[in-house]
Amino acid sequence: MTLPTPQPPATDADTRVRLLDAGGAVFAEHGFRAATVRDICSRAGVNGAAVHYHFRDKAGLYRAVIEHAFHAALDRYPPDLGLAAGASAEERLHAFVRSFLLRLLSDGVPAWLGKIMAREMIEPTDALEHIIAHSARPLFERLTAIVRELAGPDASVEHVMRASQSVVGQCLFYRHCREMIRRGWPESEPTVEGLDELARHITRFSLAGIRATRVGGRA
Amino acid sequence: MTLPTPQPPATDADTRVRLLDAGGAVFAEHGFRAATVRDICSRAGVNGAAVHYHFRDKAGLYRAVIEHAFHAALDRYPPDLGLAAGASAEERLHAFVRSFLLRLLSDGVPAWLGKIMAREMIEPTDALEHIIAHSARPLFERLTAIVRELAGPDASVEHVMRASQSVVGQCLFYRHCREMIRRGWPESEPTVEGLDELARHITRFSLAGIRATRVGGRA
DNA sequence: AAGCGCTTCAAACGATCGTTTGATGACGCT
DNA sequence: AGCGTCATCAAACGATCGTTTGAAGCGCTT
Repeated sequence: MTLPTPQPPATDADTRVRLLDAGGAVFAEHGFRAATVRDICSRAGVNGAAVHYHFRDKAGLYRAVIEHAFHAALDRYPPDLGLAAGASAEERLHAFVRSFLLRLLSDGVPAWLGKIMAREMIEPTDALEHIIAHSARPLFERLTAIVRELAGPDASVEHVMRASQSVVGQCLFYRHCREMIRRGWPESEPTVEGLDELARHITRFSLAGIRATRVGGRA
Repeated sequence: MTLPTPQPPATDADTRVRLLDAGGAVFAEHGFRAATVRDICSRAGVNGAAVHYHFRDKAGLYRAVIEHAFHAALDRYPPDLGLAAGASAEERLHAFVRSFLLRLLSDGVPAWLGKIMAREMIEPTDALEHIIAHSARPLFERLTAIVRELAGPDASVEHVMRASQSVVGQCLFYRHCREMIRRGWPESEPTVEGLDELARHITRFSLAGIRATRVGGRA
């Protein structure tokens, strides 16, 4: 599967967390099905039977990895994104977009969740229900509240819904199509330094779109 | 893998096209790796060795399926979407969005391409290079030409690029997140009847966003 | 009818994967 | 010291998959 990993030094770190770390990397890279227990255990430097012992089976490890990555992402980029108390709706939209992009595109542990969620959306497992209830739905409702305030009291729930989905779609594009952008349009792949510029674009683009739906607009 | 398909009647249809049809459905449903040759051949009602005989191996069948679906999609929704000759940029944007959504969300043969491309973007195979060169790049350049006209001569290439990506992202959202929408927000899953309304929303939203970037706007 | 490609077939091979087994220490308690 | 529990280990089991094999069926030309 993966190249012969030089067997990380068998430190005295707990086998459980070693499996969670290695599992997150391998599941994010290959997906649930293509990932092999042997590869994960090899990277973790533990015996193949450890998965059965600690997590019952491969699916149990997968669920635990998602829980692990989920909490790690929330610890790193908490829902209250260091936003001022009385921030305007525009500022809150920008903070939402920026933190969303950070969770989606940054390296490290949270990137596991972004990759795994992208896979879950195309090839769902039982874990998707949990992801929706504990991650996607609260986040999306936070966004719809902002959009509703920007769209004004006359906006229908359908318009608020579609506008919010437009915001999410613009952000997810850079995660879901990352490999295609890298191959076909490498000059426009967002870097860590260019992430703020990208967040500003999406915020500005979306603000205009949201306000256009407020009065009905043409087209 | 899949339920015991009642072995389609062994008509005298060519084994090749039977394999292409069954392969398209199975690859789109399970992905390249998870799809099994036995499943495909069972659905096609042909012998397991037919894949080796007609397409050399599983990867050869996969490439042929993509070619097949690609041509089928272009036949059904050709690049010139029945648009009037002197159509305005706004009308051309609407036609682009609508035909894009049709290719992404409609049932039938073209749906294979949408699902397979969604998988390719997350877990690329060698076929992705071909998809980019023959499908994604020409389509995207058609879009950037429209956006450039709408954004005006003062818009930078970066603005045109990002705005075009915003349009594509809004459309792809409903393909990539279809399973999540179906589970978490079933009331907003676009139907065939609601597709025109969705296309109008994305067009109106994007027109405002494109024009907002024309003068710089605030963030 | 005989011979010859082209295509299809059942059956098996070799490899890989998830999982299980039974033994082996490591450590704490009586 | 003796015992039991927890954790780990190498090795193998059973299942599945992609691929291969060699023969048989079919249509066509001569």
